[in-house]
Amino acid sequence: MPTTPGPAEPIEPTTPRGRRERPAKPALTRVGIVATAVALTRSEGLERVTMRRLAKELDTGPASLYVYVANTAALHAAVLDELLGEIDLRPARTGGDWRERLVRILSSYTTVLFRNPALARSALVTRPSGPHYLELLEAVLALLAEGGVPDDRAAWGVDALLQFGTATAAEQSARDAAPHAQDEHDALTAAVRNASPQAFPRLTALGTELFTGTGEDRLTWGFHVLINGLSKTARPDRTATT
Amino acid sequence: MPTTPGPAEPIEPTTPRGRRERPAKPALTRVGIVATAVALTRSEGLERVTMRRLAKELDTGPASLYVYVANTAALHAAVLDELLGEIDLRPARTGGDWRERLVRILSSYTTVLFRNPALARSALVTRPSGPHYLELLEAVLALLAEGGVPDDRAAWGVDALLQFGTATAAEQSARDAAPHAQDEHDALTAAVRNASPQAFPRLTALGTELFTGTGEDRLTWGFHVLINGLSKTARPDRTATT
DNA sequence: ACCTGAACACCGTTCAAGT
DNA sequence: ACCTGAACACCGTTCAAGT
Repeated sequence: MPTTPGPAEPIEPTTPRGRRERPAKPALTRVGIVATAVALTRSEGLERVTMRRLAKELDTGPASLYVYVANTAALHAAVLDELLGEIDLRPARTGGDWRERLVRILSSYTTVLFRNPALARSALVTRPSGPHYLELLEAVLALLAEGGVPDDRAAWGVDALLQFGTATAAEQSARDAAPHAQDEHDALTAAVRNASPQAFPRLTALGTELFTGTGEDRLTWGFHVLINGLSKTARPDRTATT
Repeated sequence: MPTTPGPAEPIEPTTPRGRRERPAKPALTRVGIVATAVALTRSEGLERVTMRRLAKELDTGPASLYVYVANTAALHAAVLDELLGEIDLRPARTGGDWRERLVRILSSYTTVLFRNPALARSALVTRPSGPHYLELLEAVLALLAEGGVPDDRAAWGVDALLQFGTATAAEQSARDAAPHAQDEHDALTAAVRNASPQAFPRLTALGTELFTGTGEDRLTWGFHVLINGLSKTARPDRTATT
């Protein structure tokens, strides 16, 4: 028993030099704050990454964080870009069908968002602009160019593709997070089942067909729909074309 | 002066029959609660439609609302379906190009969400299942059928189309609501402008082209991309086809 | 049986006052 | 100059206790 800790600091071991070993309270920096926020996101989800909770984690008051982070949205955006580093961008540089490789990258993006329920919702509202997001944009644009998609369509298309992934993740992940989400789904299926065939002929004809398929199949199919549509759909005249 | 109100009820006029005239505190019902929530949404936006704020509006405590509404998400879903009644579904029944008519309906849907910033975000997380949503589904499905889109693709496609509208509204509306949203956009444009052409050749080549176009043009174009893609993209084999 | 006051456990953000 | 305690103005949800 090297030290006899007093009641005030029960689990605070010291090095031989007497300095604190456990990084319980390092100097506050933006980098450190974001790193702690990322760790907290991984362990408890972005919902728990509030200014107050994060301040507690950093052993300070919430006001102190505002010296380094403008607000909660900015904090979440920083966490998002950090996690975007997990995307597998290798398909951008391998050989093979460009569509398949593009879908693989987009799926990787969506998977990252899937792992963090609230992250996708945050991504939809606050567009990221960090280095990892730029790399993602570049990779998608490179594959669209490889596929011969005209520049002006690619410029708008990259947004549509990423938005589809983000929205799907936001939607699906809500289903996991919220306890009533299953009920809501059942509410819609029930509503469709009980709908009158006279008033809703198409809806009742399709019935459960509307709800078939795994999230992954629907996601992949949606990406292909967008990619194929992109190749077929010119941008409106109104906007000047390069 | 028919009555001399005591200090407890200063502005409570009475009818000749002595009943309260101002509907300040009608009996609580689910319908009444939702109607008040809709009014509050129109006047102050969905952000302000909290259980506590709504209770105040209804002159009661928040706990009382839980007798009629399961939780805040359910309340917002009820408000959403009510507002979905504003969608102009007439193009479903007129003549003309089915694609244009479909886009018109989808745009009308998106416009409703645009008017209520937080509503779109709520729609993304909590799928509505009320009568107005069913009517929207039916209208979209009818037009897809008219266009010869196979049933199995229409079943998945209706979701993709509505999701695109919802996500676009959620994104755009956030730009209006949040004070820092413009900064974020600038942050991304600045990041693109400052990106190295060696590391980001495609991104820097496109540059500002990425951010051109009005929200409306991009929305309409996106709908057309999806519709065209729908006609070209078969569903995966794995899933049984009707 | 029906309703709700009061409490529990949180939030984001600001700013005056400290070091 | 830099940091932060304390306050302001809110949240959702529950449940014991009232009528």
